[in-house]
Amino acid sequence: MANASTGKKLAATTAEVEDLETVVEPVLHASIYEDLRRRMITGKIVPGVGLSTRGLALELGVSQMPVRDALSRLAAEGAVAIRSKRKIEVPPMNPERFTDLLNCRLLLEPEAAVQALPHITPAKMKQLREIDAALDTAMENGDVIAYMERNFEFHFTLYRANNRPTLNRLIETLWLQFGPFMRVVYGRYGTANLVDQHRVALDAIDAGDAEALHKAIAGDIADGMGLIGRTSWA
Amino acid sequence: MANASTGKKLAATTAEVEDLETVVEPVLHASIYEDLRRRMITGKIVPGVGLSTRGLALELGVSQMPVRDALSRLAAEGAVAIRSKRKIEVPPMNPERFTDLLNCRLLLEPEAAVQALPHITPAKMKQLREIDAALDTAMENGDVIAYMERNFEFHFTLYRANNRPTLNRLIETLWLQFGPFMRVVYGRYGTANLVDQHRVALDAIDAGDAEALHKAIAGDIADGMGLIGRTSWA
DNA sequence: ACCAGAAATGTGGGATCGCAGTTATATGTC
DNA sequence: GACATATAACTGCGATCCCACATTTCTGGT
Repeated sequence: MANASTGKKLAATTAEVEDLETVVEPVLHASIYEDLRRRMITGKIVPGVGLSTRGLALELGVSQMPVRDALSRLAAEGAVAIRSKRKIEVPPMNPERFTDLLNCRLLLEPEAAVQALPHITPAKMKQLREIDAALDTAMENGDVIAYMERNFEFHFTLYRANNRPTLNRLIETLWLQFGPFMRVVYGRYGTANLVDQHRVALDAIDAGDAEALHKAIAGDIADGMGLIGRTSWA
Repeated sequence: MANASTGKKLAATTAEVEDLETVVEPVLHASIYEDLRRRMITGKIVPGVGLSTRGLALELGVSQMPVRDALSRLAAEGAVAIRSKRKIEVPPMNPERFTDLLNCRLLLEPEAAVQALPHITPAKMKQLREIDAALDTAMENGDVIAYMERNFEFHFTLYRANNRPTLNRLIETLWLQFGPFMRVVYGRYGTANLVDQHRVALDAIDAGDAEALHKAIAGDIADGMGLIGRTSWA
């Protein structure tokens, strides 16, 4: 399958968790969707590059049909766009869209975290700490891809503890649009000088302090905002 | 074209407004997407009914391909779901999803309105008053469809004055999931006993009072919440 | 060497067909 | 008539083919 080559599996997206007991039949276009989705969130796909249904189909060893389906879904989420007919690409970032996205994140994610707070079990807490440790390692190694994967994993294992699938889904679409660009930013400035706001968040969870958690997540997101000032919008 | 039969055109969705000057070529699957989207937001499609690509294709006089594309996009936005394989349907509402959706609306829409506040021109204001008048007429006549159309129009001509396409897009996907169900609720209880929170919002805009506007929009949404208590979740 | 204009290549979108599976209907058995 | 079974109709998914168009490459005239 297409996912086989991408290594370790991400946690299931909210879209996948249905009624439970519903064994998900491996529908081709769905797995391609997940594959591309993961590539974008973790920054393996960079803005401005053109995607082609035939190219991806060839690369994945399928016909262009399931690829079209997957790209259709991504287009609906704003992750890809049809530019100047007969061209599909990841929309380039610009300052307006960046602040727009970031403000949406600031609106949704702290709330998602706070809503999750009452449902954080000790087991979940342990899991979060492990992810955070792996995240630190990635940061020290300057491994941008691994950093972005762990970062995604951290935020969403936290968020998904809440019972708000719709809210989490909205956040995912934001990350989908964010990922490709953040990859460029991190690739340019490295991950070494990022402060780890996750620790603060974990402490807030331990203390059961909703307000502190809200601030920690907002701070984590705002850090990304800080990078924008130093970026030249080529 | 498919849209031809649906009468008066809604304002363009945020997806359409691109770089300006980009004349959107009428791609078939896009017009079908807009058509279905409009049907859902205005409640012409009711939850639980099964959609079929072949059925819709026949109805619209096209092949099933563009319909598949359109449904793919809607599926990505959570507006339709693939239940028990080989069945596409509008997902039925339940109390959890309802409150989830409503809380998301409470998070996003007041903010969208406040952000729009500085950009409301007198012309826009006039437009909003006209829509509100039409909305009142629809309410008095008990015309549920017209009411939902005008309500959509009111909120989004307001929101779209802001420069936050991403934010507005998120709100649209919420309405997309909301519409079919609200239709059922309104159809059951009528629109006569709805209070018109829009007047309050318009006054707040006139006064330039962001906080009052925030509260008015939140109140408008919360009114929908009030309906949930009286609903039997068949 | 330069720059039209023409041919070739590649693109996304749509139509059509077939497959495997589900669901509804009809048939058979007691 | 009730129920189990077989059959028919219908479904979404994927593959393949074709088209109109955009873009690139080639070519010929100056």
